[in-house]
Amino acid sequence: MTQSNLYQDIYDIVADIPEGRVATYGQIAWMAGRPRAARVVGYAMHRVPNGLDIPCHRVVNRSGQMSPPHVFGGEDIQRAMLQEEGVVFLKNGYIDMEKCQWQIHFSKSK
DNA sequence: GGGCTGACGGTTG
DNA sequence: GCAACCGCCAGCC
Repeated sequence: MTQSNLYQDIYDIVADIPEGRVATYGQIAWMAGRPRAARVVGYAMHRVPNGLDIPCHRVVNRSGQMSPPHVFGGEDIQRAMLQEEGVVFLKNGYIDMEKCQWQIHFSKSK
């Protein structure tokens, strides 16, 4: 592919995130073949072309925190959408990564 | 072609 | 346990 298959892969991975689950930038970057390119994943989300079904609200950072309000137009937007999908939030306002992080079949993780 | 930025992550203090 | 800094990778100016 002449285009950056990197982005295409990121979009495909994010679009494959099941409802009620969230994934981290580092995890997506890792799956995309760039374990150190977590920043690129965030950039890809910001550069996502309109028309694609990219649940970018399901993508959060390693701490379980959601993106700044200016991204979706409201600090409660992403949080509300995730709650509507069944994502569990902690009292601190962060996502319960232990329960809602997108778990994949790792070849040799413990 | 070079430098800055950014929706991050990990380590150090 | 929390805050700050450095490091990485790709896109944009």
